Amino acid sequence: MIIAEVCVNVATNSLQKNFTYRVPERLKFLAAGWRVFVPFGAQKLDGFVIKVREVDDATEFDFELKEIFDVFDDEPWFTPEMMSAARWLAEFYLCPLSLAMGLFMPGRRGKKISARYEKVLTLKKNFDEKNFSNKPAQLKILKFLSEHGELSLSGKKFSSETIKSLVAGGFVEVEQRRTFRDSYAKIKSVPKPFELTAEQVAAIAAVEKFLARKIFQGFLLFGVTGSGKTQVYIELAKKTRRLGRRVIILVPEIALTGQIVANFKAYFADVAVIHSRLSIAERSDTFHKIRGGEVGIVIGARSALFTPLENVGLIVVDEEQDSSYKQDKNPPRYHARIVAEEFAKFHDAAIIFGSATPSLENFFRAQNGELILLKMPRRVLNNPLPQVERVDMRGELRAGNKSVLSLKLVELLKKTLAEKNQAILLLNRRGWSTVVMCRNCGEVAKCPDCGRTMTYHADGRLLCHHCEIFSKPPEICPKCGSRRIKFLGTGTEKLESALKNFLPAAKVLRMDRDSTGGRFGHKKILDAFAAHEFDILFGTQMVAKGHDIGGVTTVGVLSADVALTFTNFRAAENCFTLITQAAGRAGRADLPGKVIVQAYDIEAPAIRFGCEQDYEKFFAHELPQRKEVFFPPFCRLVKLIFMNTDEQKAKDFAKKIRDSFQAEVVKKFSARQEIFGPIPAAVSNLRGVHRFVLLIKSADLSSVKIFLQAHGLHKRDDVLIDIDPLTTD
DNA sequence: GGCACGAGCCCT
DNA sequence: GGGCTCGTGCCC
Repeated sequence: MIIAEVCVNVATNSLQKNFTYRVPERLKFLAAGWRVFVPFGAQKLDGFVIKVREVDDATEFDFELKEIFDVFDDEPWFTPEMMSAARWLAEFYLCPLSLAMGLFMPGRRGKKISARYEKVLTLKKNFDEKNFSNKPAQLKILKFLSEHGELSLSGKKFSSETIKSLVAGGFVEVEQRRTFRDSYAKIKSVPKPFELTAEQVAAIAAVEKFLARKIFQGFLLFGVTGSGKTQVYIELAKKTRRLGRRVIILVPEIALTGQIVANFKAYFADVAVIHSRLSIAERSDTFHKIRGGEVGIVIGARSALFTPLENVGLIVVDEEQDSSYKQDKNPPRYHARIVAEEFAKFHDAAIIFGSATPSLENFFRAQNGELILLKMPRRVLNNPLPQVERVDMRGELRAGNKSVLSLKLVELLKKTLAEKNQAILLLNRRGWSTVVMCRNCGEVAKCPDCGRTMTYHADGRLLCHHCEIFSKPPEICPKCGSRRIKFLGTGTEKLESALKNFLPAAKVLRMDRDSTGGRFGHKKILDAFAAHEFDILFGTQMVAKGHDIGGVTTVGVLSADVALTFTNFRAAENCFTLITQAAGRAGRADLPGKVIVQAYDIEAPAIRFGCEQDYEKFFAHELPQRKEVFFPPFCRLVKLIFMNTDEQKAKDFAKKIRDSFQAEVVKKFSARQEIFGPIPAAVSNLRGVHRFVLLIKSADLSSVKIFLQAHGLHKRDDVLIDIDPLTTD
């Protein structure tokens, strides 16, 4: 009798074990990696076969074996590599295996995808044109086939009779061939002429040595904006492919895939794209194509790590400091930077972290020699870095300018437009007003679900940017009944109206989450701007990320210190990065760039160093501070959130765990470890569930995980575990 | 997660 | 007794 161990796809932490089923005769081909449907209690669920084995009889089980219903796909979904990668993920992030394996699937559980096929004709024997003189349609097909070898019938209007007679005559054969949906198929490009800089050559040579030896090694490619990092990736991808190995290129956001895909398609024919905004069917098709070995280069957002790509020789994590690499909302709350490095180890591959503003963690590791540091401090063609000027907005206020735009910036924009150049403005807040407040009692409009501040939008909605819940702004204060409701703070929508006011002739284009609907929303906006259909592109941080637009000479960073107001140990780093990245958009071609950075506290180090675009100075300033307060890179963080409808119960359980941690870990292990809390979480009440945070800082992550497992916290659905969290509350 | 099952409660 | 809600344990 054949039995299978199945990991059932139930979304709970409490069930971290496999279930055993009998394999019916008709499914005896089953092996590890197949997705299957199984009976589970009164339910029918999907799951994955972990192991198949032969047993003599069923008596070794003290329960009644049930039979697997059916298979999910027509081929095994998981390769052995995917399964061991999932096992590592589940163990590292303390989540059930089913969730880790869920990362490697294109859609929600339980959803079956139908493959799409086309009919392809091939020529089977020679033909005599004379015999087809009165059969023009048949002759047309035969002629095409003798010239091209094969003919796809999809989208062609040949009658079925035509095809039938050709088949009957033995001239052609019809084959069903699987087709692949590919929304990037239209993107094509040709190589642009370039000459590698000495620094690019050196960086390529340094990585190449390790590629050839097929051993794991991490690199930090620290290159200023415009230093040509993408070309380095391309040259190394070429070398990797020549060695017969494959390549993964990660970018932080889906919006950035289009540009890098275009760059790669100039050199490679076997590029595939994976990210979460593709349809499930398209992702499913792409997986099939990858599994068939037809893909050499996978490009995408963080989910592009989880494909059946085999024999990987190079992984690139571009803009590695970007927080989008962290999956924050659902478990497993993984960081693609960490996972990519682990996968590179599995594959004996090289991994390159690329950035103009590296994460403190990775620059620290590069200094320690853990990563090999590759510096590219100059722009290609020796283009100069832009000049940056700071504007003190307190001074503007004193001078009577209440607008978001300083007089200096307005002047610069006017000059830019007069010279027929383009400008980018960054304001990292969506909507019209960022706060709706009662002037009488100070009550602020909060989301009824999560309690976070809601934003007023120009369409009249009061919107929660986290839950997407909306309502109408109150006319009278719900707390004190006053009618003095004020709309405060400036978002991108209000900026739009300010721009139209100050620069009525300018053609302006807004780019934020609200204006970039649809799969190619970003691309449409960037293409229109690149074609100079607009003078000013303005919006949230997405305007600052990695686009290469020639005509931009001017960049304005409005409210540069917004990032500094967050109580986050990374606030200074984020602020510095945002300014440097935004400034880097200016003057990339032979036009010198000008940047204005507006802030209330222009002396804050993050702003000062950001304006100097001097990462190393910022690093030298920030690192000792991190050491002083014992934060990464000097420790790892683990955030625990305790949830209960009963506030006291949530708090009490958190306290109990904190005390156990003190006794069992802090006092027993030599590595420095600290635990804080419980404090109410940033979202202290989510739909009636109270939430308390414990924050662990540890120089020895493994001892923390042993503790969490010993207390069974990973098996509870009322405790959320976040390893390397982005925020501490 | 979700479903069955049993306890507890209300109804007339 | 029937119908409803809610907490609990189990699912190969």
